[in-house]
Amino acid sequence: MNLDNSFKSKIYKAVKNIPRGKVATYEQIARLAGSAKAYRAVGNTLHNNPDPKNILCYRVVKKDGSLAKNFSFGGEKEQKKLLQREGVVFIDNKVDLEKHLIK
DNA sequence: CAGTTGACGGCCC
DNA sequence: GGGGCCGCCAACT
Repeated sequence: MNLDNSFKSKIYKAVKNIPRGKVATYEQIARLAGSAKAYRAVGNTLHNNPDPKNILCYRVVKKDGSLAKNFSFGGEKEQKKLLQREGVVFIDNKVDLEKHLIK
């Protein structure tokens, strides 16, 4: 469970808090984790991703809606396919933030 | 303990 | 429009 009170746990929990068919930016995750400017740590920590099967890190995108360059799942194309499978619309290899980005 | 890194973001050239 | 530099924070070595 959430015995570890580190930022990591907050980040993971925030990511898991993202509803299906929605995406969040690193800024959003960082904010949920406690600091909006901690997006750096979010990216670094999520790359450390200890449990990708439980942590839907592929729902986390950049502020432009574009995906990260190296994902634990296999790559941007894989992440893109997973998101599309959940109903997320992609435009020019980017997520339609207007429809799927969490407010 | 100090230095480096890193799935980023924003501003400058 | 594209590329590069700086800045923020936490984790890793």
